[in-house]
Amino acid sequence: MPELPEVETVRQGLLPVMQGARFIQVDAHRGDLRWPLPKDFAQRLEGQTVERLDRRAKYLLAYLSSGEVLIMHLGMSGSFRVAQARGIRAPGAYYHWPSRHSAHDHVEFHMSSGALISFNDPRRFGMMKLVPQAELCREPLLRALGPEPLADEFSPHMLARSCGRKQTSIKAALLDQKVVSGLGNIYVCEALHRAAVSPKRRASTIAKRSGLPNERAICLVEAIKAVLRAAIKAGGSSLRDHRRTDGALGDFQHEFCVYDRAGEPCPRAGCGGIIKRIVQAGRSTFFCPVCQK
DNA sequence: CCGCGGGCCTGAGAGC
DNA sequence: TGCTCTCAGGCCCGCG
Repeated sequence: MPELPEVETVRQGLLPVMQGARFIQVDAHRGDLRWPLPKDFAQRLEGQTVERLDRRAKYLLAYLSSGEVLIMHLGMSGSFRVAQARGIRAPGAYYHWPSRHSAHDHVEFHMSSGALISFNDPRRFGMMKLVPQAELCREPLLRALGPEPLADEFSPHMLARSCGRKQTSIKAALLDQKVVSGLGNIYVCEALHRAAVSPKRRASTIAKRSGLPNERAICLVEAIKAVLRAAIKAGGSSLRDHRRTDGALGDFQHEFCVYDRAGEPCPRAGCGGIIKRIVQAGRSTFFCPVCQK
């Protein structure tokens, strides 16, 4: 489920209760996530303060006072929920928290901020991992990630360079986290529509023979940034699983132009096309065959 | 190295 | 009502 805007929405929801707060108690009800949690997972967190909560692509990174970093990923169906204690709670009062966690609340953080943070993930494609901060740059999960799409370094020049020799479709290339990180199926479809670029086009055709970006690369970079910014502003897209940390739905699904809209008219003014669904590299692509060239 | 397809899981929805 | 089938927002791995 969660792509960059959903993960960023979650980060913003966790920030006030997690950053600067200490793990008082950690309950790992189920350790068999994408990869098994280490046996001493709770012990390594308890007593540590979260000095910073960052996001890299679709990963959340909690920098701990112990010098370790807690890496978290939501997989396809993961979500975080924050419950806040009412009023000031005495030290130790967390023991009396009405803990009625549901079947898929696999990990719970009791924070010194008074918040109970629950990680819920029915499909268990999500993950949590602890690594020493000094080894973060060598972490295999993060090392190969391409640029952050909202950073200035993600430019038409850079996109053209990474797509220049790719034989695959531009759709598949943009889903490749080494090309640009944080995009998933929804936002790739939406960005391609916004840029009026066909998902079937060969990735290399957004670069000139010289390797420099052409007009399509310029439009694509602009479209990717614009779609992501709008989606973050809307709190992400809720199809089935994504929730903000207060349980509210995101709103961006109402602004989809093509995703999950097969058979509907293209919303581009004067286009008149009908949104089509095709399968590329085993995944659904939604696009307008009339205006996306 | 590259690109594709399978696999990991559960749940929702469609069709019978 | 209930069964079976398909599909889902991600990512790793092995194959050709």
